[in-house]
Amino acid sequence: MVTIYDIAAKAGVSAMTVSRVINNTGKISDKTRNKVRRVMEELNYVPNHMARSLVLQQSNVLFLLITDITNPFYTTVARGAEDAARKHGYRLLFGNSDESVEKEKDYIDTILATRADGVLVAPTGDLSLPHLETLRRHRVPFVLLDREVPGMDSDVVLGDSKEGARKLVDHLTSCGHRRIALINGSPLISSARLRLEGYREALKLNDIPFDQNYVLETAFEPRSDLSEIESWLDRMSPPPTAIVAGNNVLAVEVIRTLHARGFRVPEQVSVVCFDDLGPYSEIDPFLTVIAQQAYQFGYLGTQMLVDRIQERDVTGLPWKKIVLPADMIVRRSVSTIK
Amino acid sequence: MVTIYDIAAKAGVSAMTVSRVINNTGKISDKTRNKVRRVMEELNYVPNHMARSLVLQQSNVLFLLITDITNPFYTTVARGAEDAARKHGYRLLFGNSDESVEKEKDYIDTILATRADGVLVAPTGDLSLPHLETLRRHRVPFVLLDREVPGMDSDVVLGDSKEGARKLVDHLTSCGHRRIALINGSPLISSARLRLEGYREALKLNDIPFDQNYVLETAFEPRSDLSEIESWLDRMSPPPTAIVAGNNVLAVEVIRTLHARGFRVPEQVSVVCFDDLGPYSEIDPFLTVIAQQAYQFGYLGTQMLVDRIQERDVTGLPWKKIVLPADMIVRRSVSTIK
DNA sequence: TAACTTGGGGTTATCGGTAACATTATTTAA
DNA sequence: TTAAATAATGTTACCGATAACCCCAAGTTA
Repeated sequence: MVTIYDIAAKAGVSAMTVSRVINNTGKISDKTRNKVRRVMEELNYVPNHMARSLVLQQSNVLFLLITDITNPFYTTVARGAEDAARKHGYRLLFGNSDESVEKEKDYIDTILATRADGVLVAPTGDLSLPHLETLRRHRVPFVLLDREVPGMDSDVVLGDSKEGARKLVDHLTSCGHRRIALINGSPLISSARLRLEGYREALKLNDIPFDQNYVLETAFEPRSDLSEIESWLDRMSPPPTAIVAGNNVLAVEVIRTLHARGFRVPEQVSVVCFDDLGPYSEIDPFLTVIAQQAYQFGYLGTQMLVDRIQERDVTGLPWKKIVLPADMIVRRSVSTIK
Repeated sequence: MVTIYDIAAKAGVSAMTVSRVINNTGKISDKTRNKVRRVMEELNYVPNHMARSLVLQQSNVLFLLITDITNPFYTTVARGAEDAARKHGYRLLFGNSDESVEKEKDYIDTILATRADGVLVAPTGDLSLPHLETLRRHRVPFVLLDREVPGMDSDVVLGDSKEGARKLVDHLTSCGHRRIALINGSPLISSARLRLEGYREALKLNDIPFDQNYVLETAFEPRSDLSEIESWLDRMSPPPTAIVAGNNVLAVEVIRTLHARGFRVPEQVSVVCFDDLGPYSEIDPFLTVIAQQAYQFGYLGTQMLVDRIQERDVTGLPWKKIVLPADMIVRRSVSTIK
């Protein structure tokens, strides 16, 4: 690879002069500048970011760690983060923890080792605490996305999960539903907890008793084996007339399971969920959802992160918490009963 | 940040000894090794990959550049690449060119500057040639995904676009369709060209004359303005009874447009396309598609790339080309006519 | 005219690691 | 018993870039 020394030699100047030309610092005569530029072109010089970062002690790289790269919610978050990072002159790299605490740990190590200037993390859940503590200990600024982690104060961008759950349940009751089930993510995930809370509160406000059998707490990510969902569906009696899903993945899997057992949605069972299905929901606008502002999660989160990085020394800045509203999109997956 | 020198000082050894412990090289007494390990734990040492890469002249990083991170085809490619990279001990970083030649150029520069060991590129199209030449000139091994670029020989993983298009058209004709339109990506993209070719060949085999008005060549990526598609639909007379879409994004946009104008799919117009819609297609298995093996694109491509990297010096290895089969999934988006 | 700026550079040290080559005990083989 | 081998560690140079400091000539100023 061509280095500034090669350029310097060929242009008959010192490496420092080449560095000055590249970074537009110091005083350089036009003649020298042009000569150096010409040689750089000629030799196809490409700067070495690693060498640069090593001495500057900063990489101009932000890292976005998401939990499911095949989930349109997170890819849209990524688009937002990417745009914001670009706007502020940072490069953005992605990682995908696949909802696995172990892969998350690997990525945290990688992030530290590559000396990213900051990190956007959608944590896998409460068990991410040690990973976040590691980041904090190494003074790497980070912003949490979508999920909080008890025991760790930080900047965070959340959706209004509780309110969203309430809206979904209210919508269902307003359509006459009383037997409303909930399939949710792990209780180790803050947003899942809030969705359960919102669900319970809304039931209470509608004078519907809470029934633990109507709640399944499982994993947010795609699974190959649907038997857990099947046996849950069998267990509920009388069967629910409507199901609230804690995210889009669960909604899809519930609907698949229902279809496999011959139930029709929404004629026999209504289904609603958090998070839209991406552009493809428009092919046949079917699912009634709480459409979280995924792009804004990424965009605003990155903005907060950049602020935090650039004011690094200003200690004692209070942590910021952005809660994005939960907007419901009513489509066809809910039937009116009675 | 803690460095090996800090460790060395505290453990009372030289930096080199610490380096040996970290890399498990050379001979070290158990006593020293344990002492060093303990100090490393105590100080929360994290190696600096940049410093390491700088001296080793390799980064153990692969880069995957895709053109649309919100397209489930590419995110599934990413999952495959990720798994393969991890298996071979490489870290994988992603970039998203958004089908923009300019962003692609930026990413190529970033990739060179970060000294990735190899690159997987889904090129934006034929105009990517100079970018690929840049990579080649700098001797960065790369593998093309999904699209070839005329003028650049390299390893490549493709889908069988021509055969896929033929299958789609044959399926339509077997359902009685004769007026079959095609909405396709830019002719500057090799896979789009092959899909057009396959479409024309299949028409000919079925004794259907080719009509240029039935073909719209536009962009593969999502758009905000549907007017181009609208005016194309209006232009065709008599209107087609079926439309082949060059990818999933176009299929969705065509269907949206049709819906907006009051056409029903498939009752009035049948639609088929390349690439599945991700897990969400299963919510309501609707679109008949050529489901390309996206995961394999990523997995096999990464494998080829790693081979190429590790046999770097073995010159003259012929370029490899993998063509993955095009399997059709018949669902409900095609009606039988006459 | 001596003293001071200023423009346009060059030198040296450093970032955090590792390869290659010492170095010093301790064994082992002859 | 002594040279040769081996184990365990240290020294030095270098990867590619930049900050901090130094240098010198030409132009200004008092």
